[in-house]
Amino acid sequence: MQYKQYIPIIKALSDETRLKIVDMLSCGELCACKILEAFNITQPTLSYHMKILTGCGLVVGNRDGAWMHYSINETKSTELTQFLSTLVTEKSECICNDINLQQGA
Amino acid sequence: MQYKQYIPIIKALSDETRLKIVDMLSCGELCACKILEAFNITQPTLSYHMKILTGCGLVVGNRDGAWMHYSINETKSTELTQFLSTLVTEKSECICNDINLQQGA
DNA sequence: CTATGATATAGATGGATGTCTATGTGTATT
DNA sequence: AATACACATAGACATCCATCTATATCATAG
Repeated sequence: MQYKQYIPIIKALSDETRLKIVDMLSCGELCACKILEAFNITQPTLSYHMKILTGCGLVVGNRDGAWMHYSINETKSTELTQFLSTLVTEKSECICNDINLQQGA
Repeated sequence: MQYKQYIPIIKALSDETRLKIVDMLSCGELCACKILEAFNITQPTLSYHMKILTGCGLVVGNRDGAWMHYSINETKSTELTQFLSTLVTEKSECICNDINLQQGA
């Protein structure tokens, strides 16, 4: 199992602005201008955040004329939550089974 | 609902080393020295990472004489995965219901 | 009580991150 | 085609982050 592939998504969600954007998008598709209204940031800053969210695959952008419509990539988001659940859940074998782990000091 | 309280946990998981540590701990309690063996980092660097993981509440440290035993805080980890699932799942109302979101441009 | 081993803290440092202003690109309206 | 609007890119900048070396703290063994 690969950790690295999830790092960019987790990193994307580790910023409060982007976490809020993802929540907003979970209510349905939104254009950039609508998202921008909800924050006290400049338009280029939002563009930067959207690039990170789409770059990791968690969010998809669709151009509609002059507007960009953003929505959540359900496949990716499900993949992430399942990965984290598995990772964090008590289990007998680590995902990183290449590392030798003997209990105790 | 508060976003801010989850940011430190998500940020803690956004680093590859720490993500691996959490996975290792999901197999059971480990002492710092055992965790250290699995990485090519110095002891102070591991100490720094453990401080971040315990600081956000995701990991608990228990001193046993000279050794520190670390384990996952199941309550926190469950809280996180549930938060993320809810956040990311398609829904009619955002968690951030203080923001007015009308569909369309 | 001294020496050794396990972990934490302090300080330094290079690189990443989030923000801004200024400007470019592309679409739609008139 | 000229203007206005939506969004992206470039460059600058302050701050944060992960890492190191050096040193401190604390517990255990002789």
